[in-house]
Amino acid sequence: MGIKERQERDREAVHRAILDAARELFVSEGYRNVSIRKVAERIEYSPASIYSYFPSKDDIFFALAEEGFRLLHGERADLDALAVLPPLDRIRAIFTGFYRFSVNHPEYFSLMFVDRSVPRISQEYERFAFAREVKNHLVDQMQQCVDAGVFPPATQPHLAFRLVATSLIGVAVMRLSDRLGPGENADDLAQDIVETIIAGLQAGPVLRSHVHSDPCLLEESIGTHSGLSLTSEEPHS
Amino acid sequence: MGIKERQERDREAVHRAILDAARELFVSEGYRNVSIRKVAERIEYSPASIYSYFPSKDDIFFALAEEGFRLLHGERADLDALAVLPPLDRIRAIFTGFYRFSVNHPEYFSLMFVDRSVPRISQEYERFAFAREVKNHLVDQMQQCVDAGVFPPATQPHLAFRLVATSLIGVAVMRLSDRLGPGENADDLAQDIVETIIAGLQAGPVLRSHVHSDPCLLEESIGTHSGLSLTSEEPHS
DNA sequence: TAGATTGCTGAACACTGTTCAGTGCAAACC
DNA sequence: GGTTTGCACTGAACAGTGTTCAGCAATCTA
Repeated sequence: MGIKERQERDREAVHRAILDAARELFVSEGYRNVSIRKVAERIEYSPASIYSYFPSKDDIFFALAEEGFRLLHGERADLDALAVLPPLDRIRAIFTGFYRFSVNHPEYFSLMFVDRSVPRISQEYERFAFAREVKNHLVDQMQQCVDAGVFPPATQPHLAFRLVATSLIGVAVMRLSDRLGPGENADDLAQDIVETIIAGLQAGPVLRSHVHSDPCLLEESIGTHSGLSLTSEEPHS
Repeated sequence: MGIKERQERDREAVHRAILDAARELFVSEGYRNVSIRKVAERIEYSPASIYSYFPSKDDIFFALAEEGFRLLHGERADLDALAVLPPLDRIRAIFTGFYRFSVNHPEYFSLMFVDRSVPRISQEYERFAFAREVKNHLVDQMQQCVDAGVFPPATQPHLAFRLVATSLIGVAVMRLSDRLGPGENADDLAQDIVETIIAGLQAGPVLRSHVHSDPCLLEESIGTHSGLSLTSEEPHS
């Protein structure tokens, strides 16, 4: 019964070839400039054949987003070697790694954290196991800072993580969209934001957010988002 | 000699009609879903006629970006009534206004601060008079906080502005791209980030950035950006 | 070997931004 | 008033996009 297996292997090979081609084109030419036709041409298949492997272009990019989280996860793993550092320096190192990821892999970063061109992202986002893993690891580090007395006991580790991560995403967006002025350096800005928020957390201001450590447990909760209806940005009419 | 004037008025009317149609479609259907053909259809002209008013689709959106800054400027003007507040509360109010702008005008916000689909944005950005005006006003407010002793004397007002603004852009991006978990509320997060950074600035950590108050004066400066070459994202080949 | 299955293709559909030859109308000139 | 000029505007086209589908050819099953 090796035939089915070989067929499956063949399909898997093409599946991978599509992803590899899409990734290479995506990184070198930029997300939106990659067309199904270009991917098909690179793997020497017809454009239509792609659609027997992925239901839509979106799904190719979902698969690539998962690769992105795997990559971020891998680069984060290098930082585990820094376990000897004091908790606060670990935080610094990890978030520096997160920011550097946005520098080294701008297209992955854009896809994972910024892009709105894939409408289903909000539904699918929490399904990325690696995304949760990366996040939980960072939240753990925050908790260790609280335990070590670096941050006040009332500090919510998940919120502390969210504050720094969100701000760094802001820096990355400003850098990637080239909105910073000529006198501004994104790398320094990233570091300054981390330092300022760390100092702010240590000062322990009164904060409004009440976030559970694992929001996945709250999947049933409703009404947490503001009621504003955003345009859903369908790929085309 | 009223003929030339009337002709000019007619052209100006069509010019405005294009912008109005583009803006309405843009706000209701989302930036990328607005096509030249849709704009043309709405103003009951042929698609080609648009090109005698704007060199490209990009330029329509540049004009809209300027409108966005005008809008932000206008909403900020309402806050001038809050001049009686203490400096720190003014900062809070103004940045809350900035964040709310991202909520109330997500498409304008996206265009002005996030979108990468208009490649020339980095060149044209500082040409927006309103952008500079809004920024300078906020930097002034920061300076007043320093003068009032709310922030340490060493605080760089432009950097303080940049820290908060960038972080809020991060929140807005997370919200607009629907990346926040079910237990997270963007409005609270925005407020918490402002409070945390204010607390951090008051603690006065050692920061790396050395930013001049008006980076426009440094337009000749080179090498301030990291050398990484980003894909330029041409609209099409 | 006959039939079913399946992977892939060519062609098409409905879009997109943009260009250009040509048309028709209004202004300018005689 | 008649003619010519200028120009706003159009229809059609080009080259590109994501996606669909009938059909072909090769392979597997019986």
